[in-house]
Amino acid sequence: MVSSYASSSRPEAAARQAALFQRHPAKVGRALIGWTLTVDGVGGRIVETEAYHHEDPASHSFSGATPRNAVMFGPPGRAYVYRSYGIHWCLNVVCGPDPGSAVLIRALEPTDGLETMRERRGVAEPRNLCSGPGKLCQALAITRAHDGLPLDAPPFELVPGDAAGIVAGPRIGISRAVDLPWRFGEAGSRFLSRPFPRG
DNA sequence: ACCGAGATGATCT
DNA sequence: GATCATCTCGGTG
Repeated sequence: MVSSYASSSRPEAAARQAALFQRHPAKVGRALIGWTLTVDGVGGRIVETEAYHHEDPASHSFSGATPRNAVMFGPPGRAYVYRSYGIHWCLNVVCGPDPGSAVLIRALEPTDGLETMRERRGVAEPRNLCSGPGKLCQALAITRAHDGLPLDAPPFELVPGDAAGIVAGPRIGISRAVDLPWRFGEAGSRFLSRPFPRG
């Protein structure tokens, strides 16, 4: 079969991502801070994530596979998108090797397509465009249509990057396993959904 | 700054 | 009928 890669860097990036996602979601969530995520060229640097594991009572996968969370039990590196509170969408990256693990993308530092994001969100300040899982899905126009799509192929693009420092703390908006420190963020970022405790 | 409430629909008991 | 991996707005200090 003839290769049709337009860029020699794409196979390298795909291989690096495949290796990254084959780990415990807490490691993946930490490692993803500083990477850049875009959809059709609109997006920014990942500055906040949360990990969910199939043995974690707060995870959608805790009680087994259902139609909603089916993608969580499939191959790593795909998008798991679900509706939150009947209004918003939330984006996860499926992890392996254990089935039923994922990392919730909670906030981006907007870098690409600012004007498009402003129109979609109806707000102007960069700080308010992607500072939450529902906000960033609105800004990037992520919906159920993206559920199950691989993140290393269009319309998604995931580019490796680094963070100056990483902070961790308890996850937000859950009622079970509230003490697990599986929320990760870039230290000092002004684009978080909320500050981290004591730091 | 902090707090409460409403929006709105899929999922689960 | 209750529970959400949320956001926005309006009230109060």
